[in-house]
Amino acid sequence: MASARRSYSRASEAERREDLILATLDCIAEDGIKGATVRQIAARAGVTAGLIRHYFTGKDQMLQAAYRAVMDGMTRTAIKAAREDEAPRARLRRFIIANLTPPITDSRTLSLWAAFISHIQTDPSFAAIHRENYLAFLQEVETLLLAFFDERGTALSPKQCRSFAISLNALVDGLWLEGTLAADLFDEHELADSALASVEALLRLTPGELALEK
Amino acid sequence: MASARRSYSRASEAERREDLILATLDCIAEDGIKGATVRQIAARAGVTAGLIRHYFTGKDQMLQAAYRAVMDGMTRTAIKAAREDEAPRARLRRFIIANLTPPITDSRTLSLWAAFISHIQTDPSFAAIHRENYLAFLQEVETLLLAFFDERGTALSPKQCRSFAISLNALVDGLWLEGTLAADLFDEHELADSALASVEALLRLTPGELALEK
DNA sequence: ACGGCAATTATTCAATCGTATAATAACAGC
DNA sequence: GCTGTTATTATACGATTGAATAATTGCCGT
Repeated sequence: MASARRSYSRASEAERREDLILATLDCIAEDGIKGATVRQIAARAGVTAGLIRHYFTGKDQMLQAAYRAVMDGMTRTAIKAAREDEAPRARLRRFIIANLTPPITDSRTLSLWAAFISHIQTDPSFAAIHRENYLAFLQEVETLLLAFFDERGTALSPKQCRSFAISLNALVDGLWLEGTLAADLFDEHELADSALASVEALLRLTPGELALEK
Repeated sequence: MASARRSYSRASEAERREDLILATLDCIAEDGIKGATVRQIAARAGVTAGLIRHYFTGKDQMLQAAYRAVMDGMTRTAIKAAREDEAPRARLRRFIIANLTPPITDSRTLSLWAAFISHIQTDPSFAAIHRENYLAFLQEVETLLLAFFDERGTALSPKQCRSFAISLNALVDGLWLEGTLAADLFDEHELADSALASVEALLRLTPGELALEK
């Protein structure tokens, strides 16, 4: 009896790791964290379960890599949207809008974010990843704010800049969370428009100063 | 061989259900959702595992009851803080402060909230519970805002009231989330003070109009 | 073309999960 | 005090989990 084994093809380490992480995210998005079993992930990636432990120390480490991938993707999408413009005002506006329109306001993205958020409390590794991304996001907001107020000719102390950044970040996060959780309650552009108006108020700008085209 | 069984005492249905729910929350707060197994919960409640299915259809239904208990607790704590005062301005202020001080800004509360949030995407029952609480919270904010602007003598259209409520809620939620996740980054009263100043800006009030004692 | 390294598969294992069922002990009503 | 009801325990079951080990197959260097 000759045993019939699956035929397979070898892949580079980077390629396999990415495949496995992508499969992990697919599983989580579909069934939540409970759907992310080594077997289901492997099946989705087109490999067998044992291979996971060849590329990762264990399932936990792979989940951490997946979390990192999700947060990096979100942060980078928003930052890239801001960087595409030259004028500080437009950059700030685009940054806010990007955080409240797809692909960031997206059911799948929220599912992934939500699945990982609870691990922050339990696992220090996840806490570190969160902290890292939160501070990076805050730093980006501060940079955008400094440039904007500089262009506007308004003085902005570092302390107030940081305070603004924290509030702005909280507002955007909150709108993103509730807006995506209850997507059916909001129109297409309602979230982004609401955010722009709110940020104008938050920064004590004149109405329309940020949102309206000049 | 006479079998020696545990001695036990009977309890009323309401009592047992509450014990089981409290035990569930303890388990979740300690080990996350993965620590909430029927055996661990039963052990913590001082009963055996089988009893859970005598009071609940299954583990899922008990988790839903536990989620409802957490959200009710949070909402009620905030609302009660607001209702203790008579003056609309003080009520609004107290409501905001209550949402950004213990026991709402509390590591345990956040753990519980986070553990459940991911279920909203997967399980419609959890989505319904979330929706219910979100709308109740929003309604409370609108009521507080209407009273406040009425006292102030400022006109406030229903549309703008709702818009304010959504933004205010998002801001408070975001500050609560990040502030509790990274509690070590913020001072004792920094969060609440920051929220009050931000809400003043959000509502286009004069600085100190909400926060300062008269 | 071929030998050897290691990427991948196949299989097994012990642990733990939620649930179902039957035995039993506590308590209420009489 | 006895009896019936049922809350509670005890035990068992099948499924599933993450991990460990051994077998094998693809592929690169020569």
